[in-house]
Amino acid sequence: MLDRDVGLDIAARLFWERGYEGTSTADLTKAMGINPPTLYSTFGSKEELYRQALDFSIARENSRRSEILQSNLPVYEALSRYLYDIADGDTQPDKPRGCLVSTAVLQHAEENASVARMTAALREASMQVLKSRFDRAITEGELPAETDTDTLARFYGAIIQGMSAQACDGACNALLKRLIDIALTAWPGMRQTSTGNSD
Amino acid sequence: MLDRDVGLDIAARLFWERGYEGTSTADLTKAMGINPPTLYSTFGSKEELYRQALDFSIARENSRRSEILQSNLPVYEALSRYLYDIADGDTQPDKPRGCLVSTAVLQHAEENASVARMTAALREASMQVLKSRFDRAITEGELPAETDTDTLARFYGAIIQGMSAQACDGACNALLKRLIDIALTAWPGMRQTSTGNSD
DNA sequence: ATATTTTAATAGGGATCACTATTTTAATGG
DNA sequence: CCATTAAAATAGTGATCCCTATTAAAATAT
Repeated sequence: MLDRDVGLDIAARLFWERGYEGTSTADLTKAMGINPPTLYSTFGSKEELYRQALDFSIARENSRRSEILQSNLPVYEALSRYLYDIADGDTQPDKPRGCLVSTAVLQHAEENASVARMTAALREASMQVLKSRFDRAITEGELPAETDTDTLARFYGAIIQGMSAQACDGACNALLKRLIDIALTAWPGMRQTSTGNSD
Repeated sequence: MLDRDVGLDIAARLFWERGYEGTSTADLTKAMGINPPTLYSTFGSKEELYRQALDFSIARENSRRSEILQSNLPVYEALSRYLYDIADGDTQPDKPRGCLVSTAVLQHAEENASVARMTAALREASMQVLKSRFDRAITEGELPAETDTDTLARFYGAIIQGMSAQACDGACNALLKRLIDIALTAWPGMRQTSTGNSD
């Protein structure tokens, strides 16, 4: 039998490219070079394998991204680098496009509702991480105390999800970063409010 | 046999809720109250039915949304109302969550690549509509001539896709609109540029 | 070397996939 | 009323779905 982590890496990549519903257990066993019974004795089920593959992939990326976000950099700078890192992840040369989690299992068959709840929870958790960083920025005087950090986190979460969708559709790295640059102009206090019309 | 438009409406709703890969022809025939041969004689194939159902649904929404966007309102106001209308569409009480098109067929099995190309083309087209409206705003003096309207359109496209994803995950209408309000602060000339740090 | 346990491979189970050939029913025409 | 055409239903195509019972091979133990 193959190494467990190698198997999870192969599975994560297949799920990343084809989604949960678009990846069959036959695809998985073939790519791993194992027989079906080995998959089930090692990982339990397709859903359990998906769960483990997501955890495995997230754990690998989380250390770097968490370091970026929780560093001593000003929050605006940390957020910028965090988003840029995600844009890079969405457009790696020899990897599937987009993000494994951001746009996974949105529309789905009812039988896969529990899988959808899992990916939704992962997305919610990553937005809560953003919100926590923004809350810290308030205590450190980098953001006004009245800032709606929850909505602000969901706004950048939407950007992350939109980038993943557009990367799946073929968007290049530079485009995603231009898009981030616009999103960053929505940062509170970045600019002084005016009427909204330029004429 | 049932009315063709009624069938397309039923199909669109199923595809909306479950996605292309998550909806079976058995689901479709059962929901329409027809037999499999009727589905194939009327619509050709599952993929062709999907295509027709998307066209049907889009045509119905497009008249209203196009009217909002192409009205004589200031472009900022038109964009605001356009995005709010989409947020309403993402969170209708007795309809599936999110947008039928915005987050459809992103990750997919290779056998469904042509379906993914179709939905990607629809998303691209809707962003080009936004870009055209922004280009018009330049000619009418509402936006600086040097505005990168393409990226600006893709930025709001990302917001639309992010809203759809979050609506699928359960986000309420008010949250999506707060999110839009933040996205609108990124509108060019909305505020005067400053350093980026509030301290 | 034989017996026992562990591991891997084959083979297949029951269900569902998208899709059709065939039969049955219904409608139309003389 | 019967013949012919058109519509709808049944039934079933081979393929694939996720998952497992069973068999074959390999490793360990006596």
